[in-house]
Amino acid sequence: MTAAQVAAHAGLSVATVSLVLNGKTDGRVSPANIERVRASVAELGYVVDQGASALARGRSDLVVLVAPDLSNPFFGSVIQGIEQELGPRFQLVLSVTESGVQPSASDVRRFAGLRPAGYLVDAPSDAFLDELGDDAPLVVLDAPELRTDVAAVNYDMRDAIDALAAHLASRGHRTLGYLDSITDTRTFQLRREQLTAAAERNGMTVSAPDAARSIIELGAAAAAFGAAWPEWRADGVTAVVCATDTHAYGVLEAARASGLSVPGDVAVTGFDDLPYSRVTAPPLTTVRLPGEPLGRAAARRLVAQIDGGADAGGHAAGPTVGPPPDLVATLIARGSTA
Amino acid sequence: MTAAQVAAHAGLSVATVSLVLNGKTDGRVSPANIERVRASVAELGYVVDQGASALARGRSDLVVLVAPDLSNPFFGSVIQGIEQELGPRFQLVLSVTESGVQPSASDVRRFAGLRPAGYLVDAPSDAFLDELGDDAPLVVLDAPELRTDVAAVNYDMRDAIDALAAHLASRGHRTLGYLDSITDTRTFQLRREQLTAAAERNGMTVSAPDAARSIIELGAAAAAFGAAWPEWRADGVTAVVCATDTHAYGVLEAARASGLSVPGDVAVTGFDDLPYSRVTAPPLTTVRLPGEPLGRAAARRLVAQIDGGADAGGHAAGPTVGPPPDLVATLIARGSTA
DNA sequence: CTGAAAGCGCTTACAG
DNA sequence: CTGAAAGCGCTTACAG
Repeated sequence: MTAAQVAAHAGLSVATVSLVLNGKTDGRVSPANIERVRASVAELGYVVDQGASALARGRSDLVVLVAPDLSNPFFGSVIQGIEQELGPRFQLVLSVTESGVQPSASDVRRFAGLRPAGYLVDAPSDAFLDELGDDAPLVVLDAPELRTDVAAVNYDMRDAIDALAAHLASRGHRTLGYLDSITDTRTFQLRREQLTAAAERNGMTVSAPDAARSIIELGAAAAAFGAAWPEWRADGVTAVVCATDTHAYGVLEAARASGLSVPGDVAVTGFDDLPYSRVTAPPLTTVRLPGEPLGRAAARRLVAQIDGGADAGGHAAGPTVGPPPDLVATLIARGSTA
Repeated sequence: MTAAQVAAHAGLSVATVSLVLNGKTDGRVSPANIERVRASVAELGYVVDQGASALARGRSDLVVLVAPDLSNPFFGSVIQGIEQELGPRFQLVLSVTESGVQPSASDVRRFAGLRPAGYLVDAPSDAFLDELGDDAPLVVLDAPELRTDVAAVNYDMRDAIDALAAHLASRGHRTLGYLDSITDTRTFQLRREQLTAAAERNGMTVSAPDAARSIIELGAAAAAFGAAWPEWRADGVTAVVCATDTHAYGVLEAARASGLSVPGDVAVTGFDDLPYSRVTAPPLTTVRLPGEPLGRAAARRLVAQIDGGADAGGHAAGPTVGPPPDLVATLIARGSTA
């Protein structure tokens, strides 16, 4: 089934069929013919060949999502938000890499061949963005303080982290451990830095901040905590702040395995507020990072960039268009710090 | 950057460039020219335009994954398995729908326009497969007892469900509740049917089997349990078997909210064995359904079908190629039924 | 072994 | 408002 067949069926030209299907009918196609094309399309069940369309236009309707770590269930809700906003016009192509590994240059190349309408990239490194180049519109997610020439949608975690530190201080904690992600991206650096600063403001210290890190996986986090705990305990650590909820789950598991009570022997907190954090033993105190709004905001910004050209996005954006406000993170206090 | 530019750079024709890039050089391109093309491709950073390639071949390298419920974190590992097996040759396109909703005919249409290399469809209905038609190679995941003309990768849950029933009977349970998924697909019907049958063999009954169901979401499951519990309790239910771990988490939350102790007042079990089930309060007894192997097996089978033509897959498969053995589910007993 | 050329199915100036 | 035609960048018989 091709546009030529539709045209023949409707008694019109392929040009007219194409104009109707692309909504470029204003002053170019008569109402009667618009209707005729629509009827033929419906009757024949015609669908535009995306490859041919992309070839002719120089752009496809594919949006590439580069996520370093789909195993982090946080992405489930981000993706839902993206799909909601993208709607039927664009198709999401997934680039998943190993846990926490940044995609390589050759990964990037493959996607360029798709002539994507745009890229959505979670927590990229500067190097990765350099490789991606100016190929297509781009919005980055959760990449705070990245180069200013790229549109970004971020979280404002400062108040929530302050609240977390105050919360822990009020519970009598004086020395904290920090279980970091192994991914070396700015969002994780910021979480640690802001926590460290907030801890100091609240009369607490963070013990050996670089000691413990793991990929975003429960078992790996449990092992990392197990390795760090002897030193932390010697240092007087009574609370462990984790870079993600998944890390915190690992700590919960390791703590139980070694007979530590939470929060009695050690308090535990995370970042994300995955749904599971309501049912862990004990329920997890965490900084909520709403995933779906992040996905929606990023997708909305990308579509604006695709439709509006350069000045709708971050690329050489004039002063007329400011960045969207960051999404506000909030502290959710539960039993793991009770 | 086009094949023509590569050809010019290498002093050869675009035909030769294409043959080299598609590995069709046997007896068609001299070793020296193969090398020359490779060098030019590398030097110029050339990537084949996928749209043009798909147009010329009539097929793209896109594999469409239709998953009714990406919010189920079970899919994270399935997707990882798929990506592992698909490798760099194919790109995964995501079709996500609302929780538990089957994709519509118009969703299907859109994908046909991509001229996909194949489809991977999780737990489809017969109606959906009819709409999909014979468009491209197809493998379905977790769709037991579906029409036999389609290649499927399934779980063998029978022994695990028997073990689950025996486990519950040995703990003294006599009446079970069943919290079902709202998705009306065969895999969920089977879970309930097999559990019901196994319960009877072990001297137990399942109370009001159709009473309780929800989408695969913690809060919805908690509400469904809350609604069903009064009747179940009156019926003497002491254990609730859930269609997924996520449903079980909802029961755990609802139970805590209403002051029920688990497993003291009510035992709870799930299906999936998500990593979180190790850290819930209490840890969850569940039937483990390994997601990554499911994704890998399905992708492997799809690639075989794409490469081998009709007789490598389920389409009109001769007796020479049997279906792969089902992936075996196993019972994981934990504290929620202790 | 090599290259000229047809053809894949669109989109978009362009002429009318 | 309408249609003929060029052109997008590949792949693949085909002739040599």
